[in-house]
Amino acid sequence: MNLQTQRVAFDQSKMGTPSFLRNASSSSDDIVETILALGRARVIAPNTAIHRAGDEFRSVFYVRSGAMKRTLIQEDGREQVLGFPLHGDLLGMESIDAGTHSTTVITLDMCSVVEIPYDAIEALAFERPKVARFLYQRMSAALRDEHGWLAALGLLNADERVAAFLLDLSQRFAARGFSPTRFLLRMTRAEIGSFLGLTLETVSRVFSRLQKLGLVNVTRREIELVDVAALVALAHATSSIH
Amino acid sequence: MNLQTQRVAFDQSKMGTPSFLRNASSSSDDIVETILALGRARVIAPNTAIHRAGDEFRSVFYVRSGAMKRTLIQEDGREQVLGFPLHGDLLGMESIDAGTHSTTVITLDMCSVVEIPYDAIEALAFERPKVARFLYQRMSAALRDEHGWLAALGLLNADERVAAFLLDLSQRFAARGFSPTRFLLRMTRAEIGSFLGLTLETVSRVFSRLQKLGLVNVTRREIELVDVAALVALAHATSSIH
DNA sequence: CGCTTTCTTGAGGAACATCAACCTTTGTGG
DNA sequence: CCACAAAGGTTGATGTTCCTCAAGAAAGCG
Repeated sequence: MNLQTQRVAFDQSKMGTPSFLRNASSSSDDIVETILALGRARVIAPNTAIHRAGDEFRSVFYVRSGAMKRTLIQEDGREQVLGFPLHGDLLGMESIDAGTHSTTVITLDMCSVVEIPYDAIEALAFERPKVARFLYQRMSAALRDEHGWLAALGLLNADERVAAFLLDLSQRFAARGFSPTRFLLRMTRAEIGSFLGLTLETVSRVFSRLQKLGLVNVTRREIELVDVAALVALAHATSSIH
Repeated sequence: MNLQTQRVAFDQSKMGTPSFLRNASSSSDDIVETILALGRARVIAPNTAIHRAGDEFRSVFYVRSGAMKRTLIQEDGREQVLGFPLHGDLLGMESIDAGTHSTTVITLDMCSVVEIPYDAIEALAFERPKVARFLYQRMSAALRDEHGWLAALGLLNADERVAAFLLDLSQRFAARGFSPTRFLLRMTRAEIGSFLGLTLETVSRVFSRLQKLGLVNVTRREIELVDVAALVALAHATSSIH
């Protein structure tokens, strides 16, 4: 396979209707549409803040398309990446009762985002049980996600963390109708490392190691998962540590 | 100070009305009472599961008193501690849309817990905006908490993590009307280590180190924070790592 | 086309895990 | 009441993983 076809393959054009809209429980796409009617889509350039820690909390944001990083920025400027929201995700829910946003979300590529005034979405939730339930479900799922990553940081070594990271991206792309085995990493090694509690050098070395083992093919941001079963085994490994 | 007075001091008798009830925003104690009316208190022995991963999700649980650990248990039996709920906390919110509980919560001492059918609390939330808002706030705060610990695991070394852990407990005890500087650790070194991504030996060594530095006094489960300012400096330290 | 950013790879060192021994406390049954 | 076992905790010696520092290559960008 030459570079040209790779380029095309990595275009990530949709493979039919995104399953996260098709299969969503209790027709949550209707609810999403209802909620989105409360705001207006905005296109945002790469490397731009959607909201910053300290900003007054007035809205949540629905990601229509694109990829971003959610971060916590310390006083001294160090940044901790907390996750990589993709399209279909809802941003800002961790700050509902805080008055100000507690995290900073930065776009990694060109994004389309709908800003939804929180007052409006709350008022709608008071009227429509389905909207309220939608919010509960989203926040509940977000909590489960965080639990999963806390466990990963506690139980897994470097190789296993990277495997888990790749599989998580793979599943999320699949749920959105993209290829689960070939995709672009929109984030740098440093950002992956921050998220996984590793240094960028370690991430780079793990990628090389996984490639030598025939589990993946990595060329800069382009990645192909070659042996998903082996990656799963790695990520769920009874690690030597602990 | 002899052992006898220590024993008394560590009794953790309340210092007036718990501030988490007094100062709660928008009189959330009313709301708590309303919600608690949906269930009945139950006393649970130490080392007992309140709910287990895989259990059908039917209820959330309000902790009336006691301490517990929230864990994720892997197929191979390894346990990852995700947190230590105390009285006033609400359990099970991460499983609302999952059908089954995703975590296992085990009591660390004698606990009093109110089981609240989720259907009932949801129905009440549909009727009363304040209840719905209470749930949003609790889940939002829980998400922020998890973010904080994710950042701690990513940015802090062993000493700093333990300092952050002690300060977190201190603040939570203070918010509940207990002494912020003298309290009992209801969990083992192994459980602390699991939570912080360290081994029990490392936790033990860090306690010894902090004691030598005059920041704390530790005797088995009894702990006194001697130099809170220094602990804060440690926990917020510009760690050498990363 | 120079400049910056990102990535890769190597060499060496530090932090923490592992393995092991021992101590203390608590609980149990004779 | 004591003997014993089990669980939890401390400390030391050693090992391994991953971090740090460094250099160079490749890609992106004005």
